[in-house]
Amino acid sequence: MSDLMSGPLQFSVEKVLAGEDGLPRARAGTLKLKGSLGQEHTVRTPVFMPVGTAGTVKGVTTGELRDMRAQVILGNTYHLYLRPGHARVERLGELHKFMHWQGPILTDSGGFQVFSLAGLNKIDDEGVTFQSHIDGSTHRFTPELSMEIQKGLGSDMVMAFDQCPPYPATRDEVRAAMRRTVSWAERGLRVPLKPHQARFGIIQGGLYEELRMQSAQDLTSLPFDAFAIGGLSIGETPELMQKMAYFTAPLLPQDKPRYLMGVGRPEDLVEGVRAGIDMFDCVMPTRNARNGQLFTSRGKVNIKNAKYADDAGPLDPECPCETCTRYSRAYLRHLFICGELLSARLNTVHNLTFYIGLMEQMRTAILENRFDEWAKDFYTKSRS
RNA sequence: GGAGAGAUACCCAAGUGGCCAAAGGGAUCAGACUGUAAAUCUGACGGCGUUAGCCUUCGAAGGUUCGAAUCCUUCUCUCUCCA
Repeated sequence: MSDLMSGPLQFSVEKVLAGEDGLPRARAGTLKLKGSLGQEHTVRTPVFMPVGTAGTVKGVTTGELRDMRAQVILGNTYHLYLRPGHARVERLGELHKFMHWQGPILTDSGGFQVFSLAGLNKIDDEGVTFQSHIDGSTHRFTPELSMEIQKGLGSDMVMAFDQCPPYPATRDEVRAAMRRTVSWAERGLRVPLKPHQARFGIIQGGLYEELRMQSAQDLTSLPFDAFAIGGLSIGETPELMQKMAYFTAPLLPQDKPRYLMGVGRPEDLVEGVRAGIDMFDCVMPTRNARNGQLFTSRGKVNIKNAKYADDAGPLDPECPCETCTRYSRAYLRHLFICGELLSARLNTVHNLTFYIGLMEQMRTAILENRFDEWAKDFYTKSRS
């Protein structure tokens, strides 16, 4: 059966639940990827994908990622192009071998850096000229080059090179970025990739519903393997973000994966799944871990708070991770306060374990047709 | 015994007549972080008050002055060098 895979990506929906609006919403699925070495990857959705910008999920090894059942990790075109260079990564056996990760890799296109490093960029229809944040040297990205870089990296899922307008932005600005994103998507599609590489189109349109509709219509008419919702969680309120994700998800094909880029907090993941999203990524669990903010089944814990100095209990009594089963809150606080490197590692292991566990719980709840009940329980416990 | 330097807030440390409740750093306390320029950033940090403001504070005591962390006198303590 797997031998019959024609394209690089196959997605099958195992279960869909109707939302309050009667539309098909929360769903559990299976995503199969061809894999670069002849091995097939299976990804169970909904899934959270840890971010590994520079070819590493900061603070943890790929062995630890495997142990916490991470299924997919991200890499970044912009960062890996600047350092160590995609050609070098390719020579060294592509990103999987380079970073010793056997599972699927999704690479972002560099489009987000066009937005987040805006002060260093000049955008035109052809592409983006930017200065390296590392040494100030000038470079130019086009949709074609972004594809070439991702091809060299050998990732399994390749993101279209998009333009993510800032927030707030006027309707005209967002419309222009949206149109450019479609044109860039078309150009990217003309660049051949490796046979195992699946392509994701990115919906833009900011917080304007008619632009989201237009963007979805334009992009879903193109031969992408999956679709992402971009341009959210860039400064708008979480409520607006959730609302727009809820609006946009049903505009995407039922039979292809939906990826909400850059999201988010645990509650954003719950609401994203409720909206019908299959894939998420976010720096929050890893970055916040390094900054001492930990996510638990009972809500957020700022481990540096003085109230944990004598707390001999586990960080999250419900969590099976190394951090929670072996160490006390008092010890974790001590490590953080001392700036010990182990603090970052243990905190990252926990936060990612929590995020991944959250997704697994949601998947099970969907398959067992009790997602709403589960979500209610999640919110109740988070506030305790 | 002689000569010199110094004592500033929890710690280190600027400040040498008014713009000083007193720079800066650390520590401490709290918050933020959403396709990673982030092991980062922000705020609080003598007391009371929401604000205006009031009170207490630059080793101690006294003095000069409209006004003193800052000038003078004495005292206490610390450090360095010489015997």
